[in-house]
Amino acid sequence: MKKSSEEILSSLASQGFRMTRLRKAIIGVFTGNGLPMSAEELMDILRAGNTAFNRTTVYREIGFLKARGVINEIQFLHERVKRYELASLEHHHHLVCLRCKRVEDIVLENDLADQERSILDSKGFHVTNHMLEFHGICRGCNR
Amino acid sequence: MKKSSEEILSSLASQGFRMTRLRKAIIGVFTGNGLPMSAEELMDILRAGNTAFNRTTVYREIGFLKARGVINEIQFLHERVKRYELASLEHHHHLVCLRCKRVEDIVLENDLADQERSILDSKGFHVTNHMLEFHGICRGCNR
DNA sequence: CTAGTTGCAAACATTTTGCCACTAG
DNA sequence: CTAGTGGCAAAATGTTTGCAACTAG
Repeated sequence: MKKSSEEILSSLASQGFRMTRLRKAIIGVFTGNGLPMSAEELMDILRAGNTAFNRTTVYREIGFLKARGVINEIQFLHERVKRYELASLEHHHHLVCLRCKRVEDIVLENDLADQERSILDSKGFHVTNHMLEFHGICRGCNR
Repeated sequence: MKKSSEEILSSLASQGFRMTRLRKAIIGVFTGNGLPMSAEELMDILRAGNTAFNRTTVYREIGFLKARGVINEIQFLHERVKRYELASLEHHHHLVCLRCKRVEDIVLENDLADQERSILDSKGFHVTNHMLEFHGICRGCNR
């Protein structure tokens, strides 16, 4: 399910979108870095790789990739910035360490299947998606 | 566990904080309305009740109540505004209907106990808190 | 009387828009 | 050549701060 930079680019190209320097750079950053990134962090990384682009342009490309389902938007509690990660990653959630602030991914055995069934039973609400964020102390900080 | 307007106010008073018109009005709105409210919605309700206050003041009171643990901040995915709800409500999550946008509360049987245990086992990450949001179609919209 | 509270104006952080120039295919 | 892309300046949105005036207890 996880896609490479090339797969994403050629899929976009086949839809008539261009393979520009910015697009290549941004997709490269996302495919090379699993964790949810903010626009600012993304720009820092681009800058560090000598592929600096205008703020507006970066936001626009993020919007483009979001609209095409290449990346997903995440919003952590108590953070003001939006974050983005590759949509083709396996379905997972995030563990946010309150001490070191680092984020890890977690894949749950059978996710929230039981909970979603009970929600349908008790409320008649048909869940199509969920978002879950755990806060706590990571192994490193616990020592 | 759910506290009344009076309990909250007198608890604040006992800590030396004043019982002002704004404070009474805002706490009244929160205790009378279970669902997560944005600052803007709160101001609308105040205005409708002839207790209009300056935007800054309302934000400041929200900050005050948050700092004292009276209300909690929530941030729904894809919403730009922060929302707030009484902290003394039973631990619950939210069902957000994608069609009518309404929010319902849901209390889960034994919440995410299994998942949190498995996270501790597999990652050594000690979960202290979590936030979970379900998206889907509510009973009303499903007909 | 005085710490706590309020309002105004202005600042702030993040993201979005309008408009026009540019370029990949 | 032309739809798609890029950059600049400015707007929009939601929230916060500085500061001086006001008020509950």
